[in-house]
Amino acid sequence: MANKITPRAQDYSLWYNDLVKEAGLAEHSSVKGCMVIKPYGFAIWEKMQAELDHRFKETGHQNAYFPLFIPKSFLSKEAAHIEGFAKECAVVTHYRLKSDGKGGVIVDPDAKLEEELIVRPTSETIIWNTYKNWIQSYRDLPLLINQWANVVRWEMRTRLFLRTTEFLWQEGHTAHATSDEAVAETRQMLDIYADFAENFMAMPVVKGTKTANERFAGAIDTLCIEAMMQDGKALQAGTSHFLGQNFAKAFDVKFSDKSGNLEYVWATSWGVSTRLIGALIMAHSDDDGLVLPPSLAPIQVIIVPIYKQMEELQKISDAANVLMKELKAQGISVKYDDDDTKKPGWKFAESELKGIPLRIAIGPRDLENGTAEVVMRDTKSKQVVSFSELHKEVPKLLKQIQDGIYLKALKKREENTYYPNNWDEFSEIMKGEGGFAWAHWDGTAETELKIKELTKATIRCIPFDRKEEKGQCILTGKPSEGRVIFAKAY
RNA sequence: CGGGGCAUGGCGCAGUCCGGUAGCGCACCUGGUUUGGGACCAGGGGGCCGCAGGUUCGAAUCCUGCUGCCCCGACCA
Repeated sequence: MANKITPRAQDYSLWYNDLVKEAGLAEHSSVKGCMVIKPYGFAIWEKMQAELDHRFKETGHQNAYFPLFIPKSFLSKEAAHIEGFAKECAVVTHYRLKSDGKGGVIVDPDAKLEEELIVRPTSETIIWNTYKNWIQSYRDLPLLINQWANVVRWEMRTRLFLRTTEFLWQEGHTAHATSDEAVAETRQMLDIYADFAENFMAMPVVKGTKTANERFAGAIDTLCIEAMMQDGKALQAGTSHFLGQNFAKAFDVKFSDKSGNLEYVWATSWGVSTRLIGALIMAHSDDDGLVLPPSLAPIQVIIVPIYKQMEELQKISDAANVLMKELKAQGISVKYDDDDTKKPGWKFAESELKGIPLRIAIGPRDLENGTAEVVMRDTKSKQVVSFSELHKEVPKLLKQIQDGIYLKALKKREENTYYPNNWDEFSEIMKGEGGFAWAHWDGTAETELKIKELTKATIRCIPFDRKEEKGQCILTGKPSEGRVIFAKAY
């Protein structure tokens, strides 16, 4: 089999790039740092969107859309926020081009904007500027809005899906009458992300709180879900922020409570991005191609006919059509690949590359025996199933794959999770394959930065479910109340 | 912002050192044989060699300048 994909063991990072390209998920555009998301990759994103959007609506959120451009002055209203984003903003300074007289165009110096516009790196400022007009009374609260949008962050170093200059995401922005309610919203949305990651992406995650160093610019508290990739590195898969009254104060958003007192509102924001596609790839895929969870696979089942004469193909097609009808009736997406210009072997390899969970081959032997060959993408296991059982067997096998890849990822994470008690143990872990190191930390930003400098590992989160446990910081030996998760991260 | 690499048919590359009719694989088109793990034969179409100058009888190749993208590091979701 001609493999176009670099094996993981040889070069993990090259494997990832090859996979994204060869599976047809995305490619580099001619714009530096920006990608073209191709139809197959976008189909996965659409499935993610559909599921998340459904969950947002179920919890009372509505979609809206805010401008791509943000007046420069808005960004500077919240001090921590501008501090965090200033270094990576694209700025629009002019609104017109003109001919350079040599067949090209130049920026027209006479068309300078009075106030420069920032291409949104996130939308808190424009949204809170708007919320000021939407919120007067406690009756206007809570305000629960989400938007699906693109944002731009001018990163120095980019990678397809994981970090691109422009990316797609959703950002929720909510306003509440009380702190407690906003805190509960922050946690609710994180739980939705975690549930989505585990049950749809089949990717186990740890829920926790970010340290001050890793916190969102302008937040009081940042919650996150962290997943472990196959190379042992951590990837932040979603964040949910409790913003306190920071943006309400910056944009003067007040409401009158029941007793007529004017109060600042309490805010949250939360988001996941196309980065999730990168996470999905690195969580499950192998050297032959993508491995997709059935719940996110654009095509869940592919049927490949094997035939010599056209009459044979006709008989197989008749059988395949019956099966397709039965599967589609159960909401299963199925493709019948009767393209005569490709051989079965080519189709097999291609379906593996694309991560199609189940492949059903029907040939002359099967017609005779009333069977089909069913192959599971994750384990490559083959079995012969009687034709009359297929419509019952397929959903079972899809479920089995969904559960199987989750458990495999969980096992991988457990095997690469350590509990070092001193610096030697800790640094040894970070020198090797990596993984999650649950370790004691003295709680200071200085220590965290020092550890990062020494090992490149950062604190991914302070996990919600950690035990109360007295210990000593692995670097300074100072007292600690519980372990935090260190890892090298994407 | 440093370090490296690349730019030649749709894609991947050779050719550049040593200047002399632009080539290979894949893909594509036509016909035939094939089809249970990336088929084969025959024929065919397609290229401002990244851009701009220069040297030369002659430049993909030598010289000068520019541009773009990718990879590796420091910042970040």
